[in-house]
Amino acid sequence: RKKIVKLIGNSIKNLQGEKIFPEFKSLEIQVERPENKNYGDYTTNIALKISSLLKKNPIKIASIIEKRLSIKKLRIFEKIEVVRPGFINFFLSKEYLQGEILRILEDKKEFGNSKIKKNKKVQIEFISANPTGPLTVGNARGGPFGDVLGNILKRNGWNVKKAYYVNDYGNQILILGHSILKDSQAQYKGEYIDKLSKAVIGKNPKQVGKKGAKIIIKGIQETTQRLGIKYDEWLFESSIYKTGLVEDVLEVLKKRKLTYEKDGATWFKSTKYGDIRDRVLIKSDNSKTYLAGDIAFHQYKFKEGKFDKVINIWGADHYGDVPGLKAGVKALSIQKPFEIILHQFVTFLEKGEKMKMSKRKGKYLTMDELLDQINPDIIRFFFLKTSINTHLNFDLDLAKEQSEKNPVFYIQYAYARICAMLRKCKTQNAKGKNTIQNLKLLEDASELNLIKELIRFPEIIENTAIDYQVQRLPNYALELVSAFHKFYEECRVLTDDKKLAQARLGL
RNA sequence: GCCCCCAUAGCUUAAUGGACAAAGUAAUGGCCUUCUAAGCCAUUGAUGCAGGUUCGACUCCUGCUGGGGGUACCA
Repeated sequence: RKKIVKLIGNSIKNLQGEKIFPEFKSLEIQVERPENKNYGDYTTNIALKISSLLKKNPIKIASIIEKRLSIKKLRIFEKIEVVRPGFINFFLSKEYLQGEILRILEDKKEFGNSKIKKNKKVQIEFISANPTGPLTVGNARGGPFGDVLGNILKRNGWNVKKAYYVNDYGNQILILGHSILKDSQAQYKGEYIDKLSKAVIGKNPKQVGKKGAKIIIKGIQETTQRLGIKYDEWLFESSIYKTGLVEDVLEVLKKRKLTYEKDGATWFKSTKYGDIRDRVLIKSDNSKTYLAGDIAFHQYKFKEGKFDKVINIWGADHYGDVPGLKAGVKALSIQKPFEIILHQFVTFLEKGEKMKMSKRKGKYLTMDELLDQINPDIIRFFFLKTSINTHLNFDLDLAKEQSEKNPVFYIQYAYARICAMLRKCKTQNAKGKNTIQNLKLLEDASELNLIKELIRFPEIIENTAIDYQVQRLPNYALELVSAFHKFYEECRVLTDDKKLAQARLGL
C-alpha cells in the first residue's frame, strides 16, 4: 500500500501546475482494499478527488495517471485498471506476492513493525479502578483495550509504558476503613470486606483503610495478570501527595491567578480553558478534591520530558471529569499531546436478564469469578471485538455454553492445524529453507489469497496506531484464519513433491 | 433542560465518504479410506424514522423516536 501511495504521488506531481492548484499539495492519497475482489487488491479514488478540484472528467484523469504508472512496467502489478466513475484498481502480480513470503520469513516477529515513532515515549493509563474492592467485570473493559493499544503503539516504534494509577488517598480509603471496621460509617459490603475484617488489625479507620487498600491492590495486580495484561508501572496517588507536587501545582495555579475563594473552598477557573463550570480544588473542610491530585499527577507525567504523549482510558461514567482535567493540563502550559479515551459500558446478561451491579451494595460479578468460568483469551477477544464506542452486551450463558462454537476456537483451531503439520514434517524431513524458486510453485487461488491477507498486517497495525480502532485486530484475525482454513482445505501441504511441500510450509 | 455514546440480518457485532453492506450464531442442504470435520461449500436474511449536503452516505449535518452515561465542595 505504501508503495502504491508513493507511485501515485509521483505520477500526479506535475499533472497540473502546483501554483494553479495548491490543493494538490494537501490532497491525501487514499489507497484502500476494495471489498469486492473484482475491483483488485488495492484501489484509489484520487482521480475522483482531483476531478472535483479541476472540474474535469475523472475517467480522463484516471487514465492519465494509469498511463504514467504503466509506463514504468512495474513487476508489482499484474494489471492496473481504470473503471467508472473514476477509480484506479491495482492487481498484484503472483511474483510479487510469492516474494512477500520471503520478506515475512525474514522479518519473523518484526513483520508489520514500523519505526515511525522511534524513541518517542508514550504513557497509556487504564483501568485504574479504586482499591476499595476487587476488580469487577464492569471496571475492566479498558484493560484488554489499553493492553492491546499499547502493544500496537510499541509496534509503531513508540516506547510504551502501561500504567495503573492507584487512588489510595482520599475519602474512599477512609470509607473502606470504616467498612472493614464495620462501624456506623461503613459503606462497602461483600465477602471481601468480611475477609479484610479478619486480616487487618487496627482501630484507626484511616490506617485500616490503607492496609485494606494494600491487600486489595495486590489482588487487582493478580487479576490483571490473569487477564494477560502486562503493566509497566503502578503509580500511587499517596506518593504523589508525599512528593509535595500537589501543593506545588496549587501554588502555580494560584500564582497564575487561576484560583479563587468561594464559600470557604478554593476553586479553579477551568472555564477559562473551555470548561462549562469552575471546579473545586480544596474543599471547605480543607481536604483536596480528586481533581487537585489528578492535575498534579499529570504534571508528574509530563515533567522533565518523561513522556511525549499521554493517553488515559476511562469509563464513560467519568465523562464529566474530562473538561476539568483537560483545563488543568492546559493551565500548566503542557503542550504535549494528552488524550482521554472513553469506553462505554459492558452489560452482562444472565438468562437473558441484565445483571444489575453495585459495588457499595456488594452486588457484582468480579473479574476473578469471570476468569474462573471463562478462559482469558475468550474474555479478551469478546471485549476487544467490539468498538469501545458502543455498549457491549456480554451474554454469560452464551460464552460458557457455546465455547465450541466460539470464534476464538476458530482461530485457535488454525493454530492447532499448523502445529500438527509442523510436527509431522519433522518426522518426514520435509522442512528446508525456502527460495523464490520454491515459492513460485504457490499458484492456487487460496494460496495467493492467504498471502494477500498476510500482507494486510502492517496496514492493520499502522491504521490502528492512528485511529485506535482496536476491534480491527480480532476481526482481522478472523479473516486471516478464514483464508488459512480455506487454503488448508484446498491444498495439501505435506505432499510428495518436496519443493511444493517446502513452499507451503513456508506459507 | 443541557452535554457525550449508541441504534446495521432473529441474536452478538464489522465496514479511514466509495463501486454489490461483512462475519459469527441461529435455519436448511452438501463434503471425511489422504496434514485435526472445533473445518470447507451452498441457500435464506439487515442500515430506527423524516429531511439535507455530495458525482457517491451505515458513515457528515438538522429534527424526531428509543437505549446507556454525565451534569457534586463523591471518587
